Amino acid sequence: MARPREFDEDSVIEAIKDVFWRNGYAGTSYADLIAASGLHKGSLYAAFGDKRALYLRALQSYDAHEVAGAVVLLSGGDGAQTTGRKRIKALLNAVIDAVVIDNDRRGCLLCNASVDQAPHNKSVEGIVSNGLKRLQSAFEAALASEKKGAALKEAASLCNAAYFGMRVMAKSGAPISMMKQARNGVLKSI
Amino acid sequence: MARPREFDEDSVIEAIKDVFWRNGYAGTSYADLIAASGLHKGSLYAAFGDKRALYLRALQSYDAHEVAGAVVLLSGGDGAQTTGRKRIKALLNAVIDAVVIDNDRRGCLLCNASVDQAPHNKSVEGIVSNGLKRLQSAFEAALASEKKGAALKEAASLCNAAYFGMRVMAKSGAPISMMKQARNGVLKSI
DNA sequence: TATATTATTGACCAATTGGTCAATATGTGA
DNA sequence: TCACATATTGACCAATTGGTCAATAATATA
Repeated sequence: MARPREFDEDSVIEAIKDVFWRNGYAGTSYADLIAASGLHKGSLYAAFGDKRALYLRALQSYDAHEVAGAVVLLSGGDGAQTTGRKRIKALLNAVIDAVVIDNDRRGCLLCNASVDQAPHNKSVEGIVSNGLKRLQSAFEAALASEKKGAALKEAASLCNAAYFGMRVMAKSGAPISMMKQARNGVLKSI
Repeated sequence: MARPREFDEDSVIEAIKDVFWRNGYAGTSYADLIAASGLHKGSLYAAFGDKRALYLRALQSYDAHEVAGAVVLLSGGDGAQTTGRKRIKALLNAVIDAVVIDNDRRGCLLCNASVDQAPHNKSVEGIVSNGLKRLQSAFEAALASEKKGAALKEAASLCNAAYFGMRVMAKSGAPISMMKQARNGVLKSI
């Protein structure tokens, strides 16, 4: 017994996530969010709250889709019969392909948020460090058949750091050759 | 035959660099820069120009001091008689120590600028990708006695990516153990 | 069909933004 | 000492910022 929403909540969050992904928190104005969502200011506020709340929603969406997707890819949860090494290779190739094929230099929103907002906001830090830990576990899962104990953890953290570093390279305008070398370096070291 | 400056240009740029380092470009207001520099608005403008120009100056200063320092450390230009491996270890330890000892979560300004401004500003992209290349060369110099050709480039790019990744971890609130594992992973792989 | 309940709209707000500028101060060289 | 060139100061500006709210619209149920 009330007027129904005229928009789909998830698609609005998708559109808003994209803006924060490109421009960061402070680099995005409420006017940008209005333009991207197609909603009016009051509706956006009524539905989601203030800018910070929207940012958190966007980050949670990234966590639930993109990060979770990477975790599935790495840990073999998609049922594909491949080795952990090949799954890591696939993830790093996807990072390179985003730049080469799609000309997508947004990088990784988790990584962007680490740099941008994690030091200033506890909620962001929480989401980001949780995502980092899940990626870490996923790299460990991918490597578990080849390494154990400290060596496993070290290899997984190396992958994790290199993954983040490559995401930064993507945004920095680094040559593709450097990213490919980094990928090859990772694959040779594990 | 004119009134002399009452401030030291370099120390003003240092103070301003610190603000951008912590808060990023869009996260810093001119009021923040005024507070940090101790100058009045008009003086800041007369001496350095607009916000973008100040950001570029800060980034150049970071490049000339911090990046150049890391390059010297890595390539052994300080004359210290150590192996390349130990120099890489020293750099990665410094990244960890900044967090552990100084509680410094500013990360690397080059890395922050990659995420924050490189995709939006050609000058920033130029400085950042140049810095990245110099770090790459310095890692190569550190590893040159152990590896050659493609293997050398791959190991250096891996170090470079892991270095950036650890800088992101530092900002993200990742546990120190993860950063230490990443460092150990790098040192075992080279 | 009447009503309760929620959604939409966009005008409105105070505060802050980056940026300008004219008045004033100050040191240096002639 | 005095004029010139530059530095300092802070008032001022238009535009934008994030955010509020009252008026209006649209539905589901009774």
